[in-house]
Amino acid sequence: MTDHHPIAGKFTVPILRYLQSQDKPRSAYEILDELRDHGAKAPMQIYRALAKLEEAGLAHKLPKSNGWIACDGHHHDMVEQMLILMSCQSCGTVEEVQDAAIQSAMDKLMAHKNFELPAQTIEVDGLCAPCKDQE
Amino acid sequence: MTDHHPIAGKFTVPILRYLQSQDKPRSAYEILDELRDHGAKAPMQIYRALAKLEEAGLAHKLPKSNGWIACDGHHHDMVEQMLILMSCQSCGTVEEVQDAAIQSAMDKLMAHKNFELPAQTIEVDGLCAPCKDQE
DNA sequence: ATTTGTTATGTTATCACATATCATTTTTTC
DNA sequence: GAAAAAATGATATGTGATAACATAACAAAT
Repeated sequence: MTDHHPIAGKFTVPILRYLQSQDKPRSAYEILDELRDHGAKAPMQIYRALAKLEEAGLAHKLPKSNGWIACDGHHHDMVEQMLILMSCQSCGTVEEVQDAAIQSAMDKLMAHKNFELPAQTIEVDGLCAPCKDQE
Repeated sequence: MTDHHPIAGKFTVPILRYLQSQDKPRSAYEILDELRDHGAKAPMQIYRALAKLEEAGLAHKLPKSNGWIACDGHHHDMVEQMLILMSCQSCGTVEEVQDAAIQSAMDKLMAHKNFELPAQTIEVDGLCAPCKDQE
């Protein structure tokens, strides 16, 4: 029986589906608990699958807070650029953004410092618009 | 006996001195080992002291990599601004920078998104000038 | 068909980072 | 100097991540 899943690995697709169903980042151990009925038993199985998803650009790890989200799909054409994850400290939602002005300023600074900077994912923590407005 | 140390706490000054003597970030547990002869025995003692140092602007935690550095002292007058920690993946050194153009672009983006962003410390990982040049 | 190489997966154990909790001591305040 | 508050000491535990090794699955070569 042929299998036409877009990405290899026993747990990758279930994990991606789970992350897509969530409105907040989930930790590897939360994912593990969720995937018990798919046969997952150990953290390594989850971390390996997450690494594949990240490499494929289908999921992002929040660099500070150890959570994982499904990629929202708006940035696949700009993978070389810095990705900013705006994380709301109140409701937990994360918005992905890229910004030409920030990118340009960052490029200039790194050139000036002679610092070689590969594509980064950075996380900033604040208050999203709805949470900010209801205060 | 009066004590005129600039910051309270039994371990704060020894930790600060230790961090200042290092050319790379150190973890809380490395600091703990270093401070055994000052009487430190448990992680909490170190974490409490580090929190005080960070609040006083004398040390920074690298948000991704769990390390701590002494503040280089060039930024005390710009505490409201985003602090960028340029971490070298090869030699481990960390440079602190702030940049008006990046700040301005970030402020604009956050205003546009109606996202309230307190002062951030962000870490970027790449290759510092010496390491880049010797390759 | 059997061997060999390679990749993916399973599993245990352990390391590393961080904090909750409570006891004890010190300091402050009245 | 006694009561209240804050800081510190100490134990235990929660949480995140990976090393190390074993096994399975599969393809290529003999």
